Amino acid sequence: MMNEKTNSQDEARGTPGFLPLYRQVKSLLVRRISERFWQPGEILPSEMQIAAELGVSQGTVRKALDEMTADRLLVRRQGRGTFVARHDESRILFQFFKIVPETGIPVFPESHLRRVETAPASPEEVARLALRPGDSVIRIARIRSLNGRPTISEYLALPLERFPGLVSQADIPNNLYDHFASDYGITIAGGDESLRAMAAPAEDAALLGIPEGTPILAIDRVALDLDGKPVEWRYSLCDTRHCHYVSGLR
Amino acid sequence: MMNEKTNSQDEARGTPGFLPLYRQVKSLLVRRISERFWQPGEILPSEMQIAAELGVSQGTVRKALDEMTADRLLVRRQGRGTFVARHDESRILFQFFKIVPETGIPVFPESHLRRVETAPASPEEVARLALRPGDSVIRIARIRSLNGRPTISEYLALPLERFPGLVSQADIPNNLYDHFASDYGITIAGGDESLRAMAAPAEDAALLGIPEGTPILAIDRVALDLDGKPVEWRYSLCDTRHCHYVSGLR
DNA sequence: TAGTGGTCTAGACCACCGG
DNA sequence: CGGTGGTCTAGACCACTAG
Repeated sequence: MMNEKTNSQDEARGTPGFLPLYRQVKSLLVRRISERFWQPGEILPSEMQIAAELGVSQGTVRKALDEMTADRLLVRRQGRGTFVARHDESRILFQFFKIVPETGIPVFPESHLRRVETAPASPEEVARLALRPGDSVIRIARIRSLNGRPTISEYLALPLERFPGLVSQADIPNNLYDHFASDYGITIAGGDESLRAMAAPAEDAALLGIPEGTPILAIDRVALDLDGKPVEWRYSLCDTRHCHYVSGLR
Repeated sequence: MMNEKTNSQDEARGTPGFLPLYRQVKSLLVRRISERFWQPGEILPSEMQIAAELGVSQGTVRKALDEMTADRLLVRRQGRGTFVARHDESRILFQFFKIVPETGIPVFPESHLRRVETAPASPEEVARLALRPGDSVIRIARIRSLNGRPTISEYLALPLERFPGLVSQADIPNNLYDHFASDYGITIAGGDESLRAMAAPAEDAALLGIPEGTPILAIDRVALDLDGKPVEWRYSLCDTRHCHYVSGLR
């Protein structure tokens, strides 16, 4: 059982560490997903079964599942069941890829890999990825195209420790977040981006086929896993002459 | 009463126009706010009172209020009550103003008004604001400063019909969305932004004190009211040498 | 102390889905 | 048909706030 009637065995409601029962249920279920007890795409037990297992009511389980659905961790389908969300292209497109071509129709970009290397983390990488000094990172450089047009020059840094064997792979997949989930059990749950305009450096300009100094959009992203720990630092230089970055205010 | 037991007097559940009871309650409450039956900052009746008035259960009212809270339309305070959200600076800062100075500490910008005029809407304004050809708009140009540094050259277009008397006001307030709410009963509920990098035009560059052609961030926003109708078209040219645009991915 | 929102429970009926 | 999630209800106890 998760609990007795009145939270008697837990911290009392007023105390700082208190979590409502449905949050405790949520934490437990999130932990099961992050530890791959349930895989992406897999169906969860029904609300009634989870409730019975944990000794709480169906309504409490429902509230936990509803929050996880809002967090895009789960997908619920009436009449079918509740499933662990996949990192398929449509989800990535909707949640993480905010660059839209002039047509207004979102498309998943193709990638051309330029470099993959392993190196000791720079001070900036240590800071962005919350590493210890001396830790190593995997660095990836690639060019991403929208509808066949080279548009984004992208640089990534990943903690080597969390992605063993990634550098030695024959090809690094285009949909990285799906790969992180399926091969490393790491779910990208969110992130923070900061954007600014700058003049295109010579190297990136050449790669994108634009004059050096052309105004480009620089996107600096740190992606976070289910525990809120930094997993990826991504720096994208984007030629916005034929596309734009969309952001909803709600 | 809102309803009989099984939605018998409404469209059946399977039909296209069907809305669950808590959504009907939400619509009604949103309409009351948009019609200023309840003013910003005002307290709503308690859940039990609303439930009794509408002939539904407290749980149904709660679900409607929870969604409206998630939409930032309401603020709930335990032990006090439920209040209509205000467009105060902290809310604007959090929800609509995504430009953050290098310090990382969000600040509300100061404004220096340049021009206010009334004119027939251009074709682009007609499209962005969903106007009829021949409708008029109010155009505002202003410079916005962050920590005393001129940073944003901003242009706004508003439907004249919805803001009578705005142009003749002695001074147009800095916090426009708060003004829209308090003087015109128009609540800005959300919006869509699209961003790109471009070279600073001569006039804006001069106003911002930067060389012509400097890369700047162009932000194109359409702000929407509670009914999802366009209320404002805003075009901001931002010198991002000392600030950046932040965007959360969740 | 009275009233509010926050949490939790138990049970009911529904639409949707698959076999 | 049986099982799933989606909705709705009724009632309980709690913590927080105001007066």
